[in-house]
Amino acid sequence: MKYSKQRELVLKTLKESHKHLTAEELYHQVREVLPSISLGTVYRNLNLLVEKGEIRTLQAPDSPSIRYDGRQDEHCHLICNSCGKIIDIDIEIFDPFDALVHEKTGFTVAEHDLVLRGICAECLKKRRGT
Amino acid sequence: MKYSKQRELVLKTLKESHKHLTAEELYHQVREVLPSISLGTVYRNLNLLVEKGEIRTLQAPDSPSIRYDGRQDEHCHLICNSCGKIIDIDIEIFDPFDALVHEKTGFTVAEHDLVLRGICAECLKKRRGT
DNA sequence: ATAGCTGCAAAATGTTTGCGCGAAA
DNA sequence: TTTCGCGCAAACATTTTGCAGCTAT
Repeated sequence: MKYSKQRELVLKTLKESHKHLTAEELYHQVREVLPSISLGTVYRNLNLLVEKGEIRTLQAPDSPSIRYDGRQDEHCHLICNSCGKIIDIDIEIFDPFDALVHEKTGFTVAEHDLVLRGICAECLKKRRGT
Repeated sequence: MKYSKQRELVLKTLKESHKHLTAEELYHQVREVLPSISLGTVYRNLNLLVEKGEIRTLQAPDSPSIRYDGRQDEHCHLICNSCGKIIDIDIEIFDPFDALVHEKTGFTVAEHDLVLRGICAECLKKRRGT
């Protein structure tokens, strides 16, 4: 793959944001640095980066667009039903889980995609205060 | 909500299929029974049924369309990376999980959306035979 | 009678792609 | 100089919506 400043910028911006941006959101961010970049280029590079395993995708329920995650390593997402915030969290206890699934179904698990929905600490506090 | 035979048919067809159909796929199935039904009506009713909690949605990775699941109760999905099959599975051990998440982050979990990817028993067998 | 649902077609949304030019190797 | 990525715009795929007529209550 050939170097391009557009791809470098897309990757850098996503990683440094520590958020779960849509292609459109990322497009607006990178345009502040490189105003000539096109939305098509953002999409093309995001797809390339996903294919190369440099970033991940996340399909948040109730969001029509795919969201992109700058973290390479497997992790879970907490989505607050109240404020919509998406929180990253590491889960290390999947092994007994996979063993159980294999025992029950013969299925060999390779990847986990876990999204938990509920109420984040801040929103719960606010709600209690009401 | 008013009764409609279109909605009843959409719900019945999805539940009896025991599959995870897209709106388009479901549209083709219901048209065999009610040829005059429109795709818009299928979408409208699926959205209504999701809102009422009668069915669920499932965003399978690598599928651009939303898939619909006739099961009302919370369950997990296994997706085979080899044949693409989607398998339903019940998981009863989420409680210690939720407790761990709460302890770590203060987040109160209400719903779980777990998709596991890997190789199903049949594909593994075939692969071993090769 | 009337509120709500339908079919139809158009619009809206999100993403991909073909093309000719310019930048990287 | 050749190859690949770019910007642009058009195409595409999926889902939603406005409207006028019909159906269940």
